[in-house]
Amino acid sequence: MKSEDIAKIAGVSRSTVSRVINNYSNVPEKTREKVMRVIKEYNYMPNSYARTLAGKKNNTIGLFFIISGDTNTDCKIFQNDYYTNYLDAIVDQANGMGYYVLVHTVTKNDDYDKVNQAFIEKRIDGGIIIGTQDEAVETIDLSRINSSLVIFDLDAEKRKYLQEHSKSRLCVINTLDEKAIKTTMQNLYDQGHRQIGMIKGTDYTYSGRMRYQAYLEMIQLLGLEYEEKYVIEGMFSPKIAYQKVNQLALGRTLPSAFLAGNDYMAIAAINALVDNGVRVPDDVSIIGFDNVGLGRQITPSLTTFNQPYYEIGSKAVEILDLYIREGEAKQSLFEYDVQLIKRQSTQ
Amino acid sequence: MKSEDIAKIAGVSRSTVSRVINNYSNVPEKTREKVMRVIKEYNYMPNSYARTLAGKKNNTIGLFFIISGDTNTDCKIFQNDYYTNYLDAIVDQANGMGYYVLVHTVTKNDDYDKVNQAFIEKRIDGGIIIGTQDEAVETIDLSRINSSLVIFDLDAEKRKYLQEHSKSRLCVINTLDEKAIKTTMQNLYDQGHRQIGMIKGTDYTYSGRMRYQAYLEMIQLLGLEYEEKYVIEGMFSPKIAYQKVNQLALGRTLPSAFLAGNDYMAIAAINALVDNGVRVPDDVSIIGFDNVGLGRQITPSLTTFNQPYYEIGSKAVEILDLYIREGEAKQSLFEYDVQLIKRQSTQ
DNA sequence: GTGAAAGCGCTAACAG
DNA sequence: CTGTTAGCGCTTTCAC
Repeated sequence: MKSEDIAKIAGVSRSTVSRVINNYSNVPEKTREKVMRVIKEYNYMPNSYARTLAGKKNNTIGLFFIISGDTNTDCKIFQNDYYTNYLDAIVDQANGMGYYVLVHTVTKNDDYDKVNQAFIEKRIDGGIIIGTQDEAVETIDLSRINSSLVIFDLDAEKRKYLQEHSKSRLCVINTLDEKAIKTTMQNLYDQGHRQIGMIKGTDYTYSGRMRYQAYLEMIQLLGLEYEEKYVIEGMFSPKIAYQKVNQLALGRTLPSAFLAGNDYMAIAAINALVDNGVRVPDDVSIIGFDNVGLGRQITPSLTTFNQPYYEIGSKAVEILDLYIREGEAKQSLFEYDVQLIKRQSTQ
Repeated sequence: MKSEDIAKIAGVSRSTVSRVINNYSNVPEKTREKVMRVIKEYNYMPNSYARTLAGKKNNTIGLFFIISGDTNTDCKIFQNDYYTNYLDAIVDQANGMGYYVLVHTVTKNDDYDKVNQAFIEKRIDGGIIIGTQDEAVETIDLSRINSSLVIFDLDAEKRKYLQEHSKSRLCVINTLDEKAIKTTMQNLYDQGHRQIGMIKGTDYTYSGRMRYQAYLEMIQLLGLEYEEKYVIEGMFSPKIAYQKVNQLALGRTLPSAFLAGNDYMAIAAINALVDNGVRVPDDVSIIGFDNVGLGRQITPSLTTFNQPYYEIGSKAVEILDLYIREGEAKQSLFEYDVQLIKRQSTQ
């Protein structure tokens, strides 16, 4: 069933059918009704590929989750609440606005090709990139893409570079982790903590770097000693975090508090400590990042920073929609506060 | 950049470029190389819409999660491990086989239109439907769709109806819950349990009905008394399950074991019991369904049935791929055993 | 082996 | 208001 068939049956031309489908004003109510009746009767829907080829938007956005370079080997991206919180928000918002969502995961370097391809083949009107690794910007060669883009977690330097060198409408959404970490460390200090350690993420993401930087700066600002043994390279991996914290705990030299680069490492740290008879929070306080569901369920429950997931996800889609429809980048950077959720793992 | 440009630069015709792109054999190595060089240099990729319109597959499958009719109001579909386990498996497998995945959620009746549309507009080569509610079969009017379909959790009657009335290649994948429940109830009986209750899901899904049916049959087979007060309408909702189990626990008349229609209800039941000073498993044993991650983390950890998520998800994509490429349905029904994971919530 | 030409189903500019 | 016509970028006969 194609528009020509509908046209024939309704006794009009293809153009008129097209006009009805696209809700053009210059078609009289009577004709519109006549055509609509036939469309309804035959359950006709225009072929999306023909429409797009003829110049329409395709109402599809790409949602790319990058986890390449990470140590997560088992491809279980969506067991991670950080990703699924955004997935929920974005799919919900996008579907609500009439967009289809192409979900793609990048777990190894070759996968970047497919992301690139999705844009160049014009499969999508625009894309959202989550879990941005530094390599992504270059490997996908985002500067070459001419589309609409929302990127989560990108530093100012790369953002400016892209905004200057790319033909794309580009928006970056970041969270203000630095501010949150500094305030929180000040609080820890005020409550008597003098040895604050950090379980780091990787340096391949902006937030990974930024969280560590904020930590370093605050250590200095508070006049505390930087203790290398209390800075643990957790690589955003719970397994690695467990091992290293376990090792440290065996030696019985522990800081009075740990900041972790994300919740899953923080939870692993709690487990490692408890397994060694260290009490949390009595001996060591733990603070995570991202507010994953599990943190609420464990004992002691995890103090952490919550991101406004739904708000950010919705905003991303709204911005993308604006870019797609208007073809113009109104604003290029959004920053959101994260909020400390105080639970049992700190004192 | 389009194929004509490439052709011009390489000094050949569009047809030849097309032949190179599609790996046709009747083009000499020299020409192929020449064209490929230009393609590489300009990073050309054929417009997917033009290709599809000209008769090629579009290498996109639809993945539809249905949750409509459920009591989950907050649209957080992907906080449910049942869905994300399949999402992980399917996206991973599909991406690995070169497919893009259109993820769509159905949370209210209107959303079905979009599912329908995705097929009729030919946006996808085929689709997988997860969380199948009975209404879906009729509302989407799957019998009218001419595509390739894999449907999870569909009863024999609807399957046969669709296979007879639809032009689609259709495959149904189910789990053999009945068998698992019966074996497990026999075990409970052997261990002395005489009052076994059930926290039901809804009757709108095949597995919801089947799990309850298996329970009923086994009650009879074991010569136990059917006790209405021990059959709780949990509707797959943790909140409702909590409320109702809580109410029952207040009355202090409890069965010695509860089977639950899924893990989240089982966990809610444990919480309700514990909150009332009932010991799990000493006073009441609890068995869940689906093996969600949280069940392993809580205390007492949850005894449950595990589905072979990755295996099923991969199979779904493989079948779909076969249908799409071969255009022929080789097999129409797959059934998988679920496996009891014995943990602390039973004795 | 390769190019010319038709056609996939739709939109849009142009007449009328 | 509405039909005719010319593309959109690709694949695929069909000649040569």
